[in-house]
Parts: sequence; C-alpha cells; structure tokens
Amino acid sequence: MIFSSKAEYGVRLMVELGRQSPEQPTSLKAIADAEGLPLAYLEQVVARLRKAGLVMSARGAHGGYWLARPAEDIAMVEVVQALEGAIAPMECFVHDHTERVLCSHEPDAGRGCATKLLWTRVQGGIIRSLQTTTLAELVEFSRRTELARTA
Amino acid sequence: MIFSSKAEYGVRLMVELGRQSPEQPTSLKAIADAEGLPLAYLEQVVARLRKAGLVMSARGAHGGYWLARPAEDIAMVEVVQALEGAIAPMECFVHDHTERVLCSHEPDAGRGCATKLLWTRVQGGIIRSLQTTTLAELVEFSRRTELARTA
DNA sequence: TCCATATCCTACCAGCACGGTCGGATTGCC
DNA sequence: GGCAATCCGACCGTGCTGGTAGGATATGGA
Repeated sequence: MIFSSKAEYGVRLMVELGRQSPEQPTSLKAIADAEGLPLAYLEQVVARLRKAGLVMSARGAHGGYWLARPAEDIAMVEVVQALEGAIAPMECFVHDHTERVLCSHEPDAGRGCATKLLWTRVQGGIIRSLQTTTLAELVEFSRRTELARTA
Repeated sequence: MIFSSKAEYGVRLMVELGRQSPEQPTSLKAIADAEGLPLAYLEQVVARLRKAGLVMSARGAHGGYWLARPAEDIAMVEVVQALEGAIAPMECFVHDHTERVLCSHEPDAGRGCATKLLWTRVQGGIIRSLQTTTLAELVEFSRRTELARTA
C-alpha cells in the first residue's frame, strides 16, 4: 500500500534534474547535498533511471546526469515504473507464477477471482494518476512554492 | 506499491460472507476451507473487520460471522482501510512524525515538496477507485463468473 | 603524467515487517 | 459436559528494504 523510498528519492532526483539546465551535467553529490540524501544509495536509484533511458550520464571529472528528454515529455508513470518495477496493487499481478496461493483466480478455483476485479480498478486509478502527471508539472510546482517562500 | 495479503484475504472473506444469507452465521473454518487459506491467520484478519464494525460475530457452537450491513452499503474503501490501515502511497502521509528524512516537505526544507503533489494525486486515484466499488459488485461478479463456469 | 572528481558495479549487512503458527482462554449450543 | 466456535497474545523464520563499503573505470585539468 506504500511505495518504497526508491520512488521518493528517485522522483526528487528527477525534479532536481528538471530544475537544472540540460547543458551541463549535475553531479549526484550536488543533489545528495541539496536533498540531504545518502550519496551511495542515490547511485543505486539513479542507475535504474539510467537503465530505463530517462536520464543520461557522463563519467569523469565534471561528469554527472541530465534528463534524456525535456521534462514535458516525461510522464511520471515512467519514472515510478523504472524505480519500483511494475505498478501492481497485488502480488499476483506481477508474478503470474502463482507459487503462493495468494491468488486463486480463474484456473479451476471454483469461482472467478472477484478480488481481481477490485485490484484491477485500483491499478487503473494509480496508473491514470501517474500518467496524467508530467515531470514538468512537478518542476514548476517546486519552483512556485520556492518563490512563495522567498516572497 | 503493493497491498499486503491481509487485504487479499480480507476482501475474499467479505465476498464470501456477502454470498451467504445473513440469517445464520458462517464459520471461519468453512471460509478457510472454501478459499484454501490458513484458519489461524484468517482469525487475525477478521478481527480487524470486526473492530471496524464491518462484520458481526457470535461465539460458541454454530457461531460465526456475518455482514454488519447489506453488501450494497459497504464501499470497498472501508474494507481495505480496516485491513491495511490508512491508504497512503508514501510513508510521510501516515506518520507525520517525520523521523526519517524521507519527506523534507514544507517546513524550512528550502523548497516545497513536489513529490507530495504527486503522491496526493496517486492517493486520490486509489481512494476514488475503492470508493466507487461496493462489496455487492464483487459478490455479483463472483456469482456471475461462477455461473459462467458451470455453463 | 598524475591527481581529483565523477560514474559505475558488486557484495554485504542490520533491522523489521510480513505471513504464519501455536497454545490457550472463553463462550455457547446440544 | 463436551464440542464447536470465536477470541487473544506471544512467538518466529524469512525476505525485503534501506543503506554501507570498497573498489574499478573514465575524464578533465594542472
């Protein structure tokens, strides 16, 4: 019922990258300092984003990360999916190899899996909300609240 | 990102109760057998539903459980909430005492919590889908698919 | 060339929640 | 009284989560 901290950290990282100009890369250390997060752990988080093709990187001195696409073209469902794996409200949604008896659905179980109907709706609700939110929105929100504070 | 098995078991239990006539109580053992779930564990699950006032119980021989209200009047958000606790996509939503630095939001953190905007939307999506689904729907679905199999 | 700064990669670890078991107390029908 | 139930709390193994450690590799600058 709860997303792991990878999602939280990863989203913050993406917002931070969205705030930077994509000309020069931003180092993880800068982000870790700004957000107060453990650098070594952020490395693991950003690795997922890179493998998903959401950020690009340059190694060596003055290296760092930047968004692979403009923030307007990044739906948050991609980000969360990269960080958390498949978006699923129940285990049997992601592992079809139903080792545990958690899900007795369709096959010979006697009755159709009524719960599956429920979890499908929930999944739809989650995905829809993530699909209609772009990274650019979050970046702008972050800028606006920052401004409100300064004023 | 995933509900625990308590939710799965509890929802199935509620559906099972919804299929029974509320005249006489249904024993946990009958449900455990029908669904292939561990009885002792189901006891813990049903305890939550009872404390939430969703089911009623009678002790002693021929005792058991039944729905406290007609299935049409039970929104699944109540059921899931009773089983899982507060519906929250991120930890800082349920524990305001932000011990871990997970959520750096508003207070003095420098910038507004952009992630909170995202998680709020996700939470809304989940709750809406759970609110618009009644137990009666699931019961009827279960009856219909059962019929389809028999045919 | 050498050093500082980065990304990258893998192994490791402690804590804790989850799923589940067990034993027993209590209640109530026959 | 005995059996069938609900109730209650303690316990426990295992896996995942959040995080650390250590090093390999790449690259720009002095």
